[in-house]
Amino acid sequence: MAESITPQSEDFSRWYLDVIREAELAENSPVRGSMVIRPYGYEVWENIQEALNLRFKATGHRNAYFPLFIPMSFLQREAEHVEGFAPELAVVTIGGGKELEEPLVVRPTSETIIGYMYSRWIRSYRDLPLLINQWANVVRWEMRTRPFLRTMEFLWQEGHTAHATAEEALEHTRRMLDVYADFAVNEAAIPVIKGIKSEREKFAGAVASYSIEAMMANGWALQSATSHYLGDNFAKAFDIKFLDEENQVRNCYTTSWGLSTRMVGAVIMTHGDDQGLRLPPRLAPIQVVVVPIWRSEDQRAGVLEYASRVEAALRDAGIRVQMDAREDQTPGFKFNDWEMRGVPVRVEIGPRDMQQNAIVLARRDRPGKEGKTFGVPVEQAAVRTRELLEDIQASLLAQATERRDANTRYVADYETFKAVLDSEGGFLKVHWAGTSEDEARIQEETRASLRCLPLESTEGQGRCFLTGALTDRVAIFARAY
RNA sequence: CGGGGUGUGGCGCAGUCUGGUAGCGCGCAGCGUUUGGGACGCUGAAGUCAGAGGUUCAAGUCCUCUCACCCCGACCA
Repeated sequence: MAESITPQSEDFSRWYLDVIREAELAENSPVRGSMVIRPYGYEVWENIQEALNLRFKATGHRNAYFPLFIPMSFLQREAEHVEGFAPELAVVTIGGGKELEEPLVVRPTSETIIGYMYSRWIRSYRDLPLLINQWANVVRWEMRTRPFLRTMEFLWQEGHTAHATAEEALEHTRRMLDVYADFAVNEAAIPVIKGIKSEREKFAGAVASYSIEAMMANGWALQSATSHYLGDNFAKAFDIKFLDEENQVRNCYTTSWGLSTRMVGAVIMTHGDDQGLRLPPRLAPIQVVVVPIWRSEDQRAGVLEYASRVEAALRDAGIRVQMDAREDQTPGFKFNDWEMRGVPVRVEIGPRDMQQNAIVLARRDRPGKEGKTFGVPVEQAAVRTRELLEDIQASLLAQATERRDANTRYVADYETFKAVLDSEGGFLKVHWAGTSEDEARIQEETRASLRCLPLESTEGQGRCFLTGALTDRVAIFARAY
C-alpha cells in the first residue's frame, strides 16, 4: 500500500494536512474555513480541557457561560478593541425574519459582554478578585484558514478576572501565563518561551499582552496561549467599579487569557513525524493499544483471553487502553495504523508471549525493533507500561526542547538575520531597540515577525541588530503561523 | 480582493485535444484462505461526469454563462 502521508521534508504543510486526515482528527466542513473536529481530535481537546480546568480551579477560578451574541455597541465602547476586531467580525442583522434594531456580533472574544456583567456584579472590594473562566466557541472572519491553527470558528477557554489594584491584576496576568507554560511543558510536552508581546502584536484593548511561543518541527513559531493585562481600559469602558475599604469609588483592573484548539495543532506539529502523529501520553485519548496475534484458529481464543486480561490489568491501573481485536486486519497493518494515530505504547501479544507469561512493549517515539521490549513479565504489565508512558512523555519533551534550542540563534546584525532566516529558519534572537515601524518593515522584508520579548534572557546588554543602539532588551523573531 | 489551479462512484485519478457502450487504483459488502511490521483470491454494490443553457442524429468530451473548492499573497488565537 502506498504511503499516504507526505514526508515532512518534502512539504510540511501537506504533511500536516495529511496527518489530520489520516489520523481522523478533523475534516474540512461544507462551510469554507470551518472544520469538523472528529471524535479522536475532540478527545485530545477534552484532555486539554481537563488538564486546564484542574489548574484553573486550583488557582481559584470558576467556570461560567456568557452569550454568543454581543450587541454591536458593546464592542464600540473600547476604541482600540473595536478597531482591532472590526475586520474579522461576523454580524447578525436579521433575526426571526426581521431586521434587528441593533446588530449582534458573533463573539470574537468576550471582554465586552463579560465587562458589562462584571459592572453589575461588583460593588465592593469584598467582591474582588472576581475570577471566572468560560469554555466557548468564538468566530473570527479569517481570510486564510488551516485546520486547528486558524479556523473561522474555534473552541477555546477565556478567563476574565477583575482586581482591586493594577499590581494584583498584572500579577494575575503573569500567574496565568505560568499556568499555560506549566500546561504546555508538563502535559503537551511542548517547551515554550514566555514573553511579552510588542506594541504591534498585543491584544486590541490591552495594556500588555503576554504569550507562550512554541517552535514547530519546521522551525516556525506558534503562539500557543496569551494572557492580557487590560489595566482599567475595560473597567472604564464598562464602568466596572467598586467601593474600597475607605468607601472610595475606584476602577477595577482586569485581565483576560486564552488557549484554543490551536493547541491541538501545536501538539501535531511539535511531535509528529513521517509516520504520522505522536501524542504525548498525558494528552493521548488512547495511551496503549493491545494487539493480539495468532497464527492458527485454535490459538485465537487463548490469545484473546490472555490479551483481555492484560487489557483489564492496564485499565485497572488507570491507563487509557484499547484492544484492537479486528479480525479483518493483519497485525502489521494495525502496528502501522496505530503508529500513524500517535498512540504512545503498543502491547503485542502472541502465542510465544503467552507461553512465556510475557508481553511485548513497543514505544511510538522510537521506530521499529529499537523501540520494542520483549519478554516483559505479564504480572509487571501495568507497572512497566506506566513507567514507559512517563518515559515517553519526558522523551518527547526532551526531543522538542533539543530541536528548539538547536534552532534558536543569536544574530547581531540585519544582514546575518536575513541570511540565517533563509538558510536555517527557526528562532532568531536579537538585541532590540527598534520601533513599531522598524518591526513592520522587518516583517515586510523577511516575513518574520517579532514573536515576543522573552521574560527570561541571559544576553545582558548589547547593540540593537537593526539600529545599533545599546539596549538590554532582547527579542525573538521568527516566521509564524 | 489580486495571481494560479481543480471539479468524473466514498477517496485518488484516467478519459476531454480528435464527440459514438463511463473506466482504473484504493476503499466498501459477501465468501474462502490468511494473520509476529501495511495479506490474497473470487464475487458484488456504488456515477444526474459541479450546475444551467446551447451546438449535434449523438456531449464527460465542443461553445456560453454560473457556482464551488484548493494553492500562493495582503489580515490573524
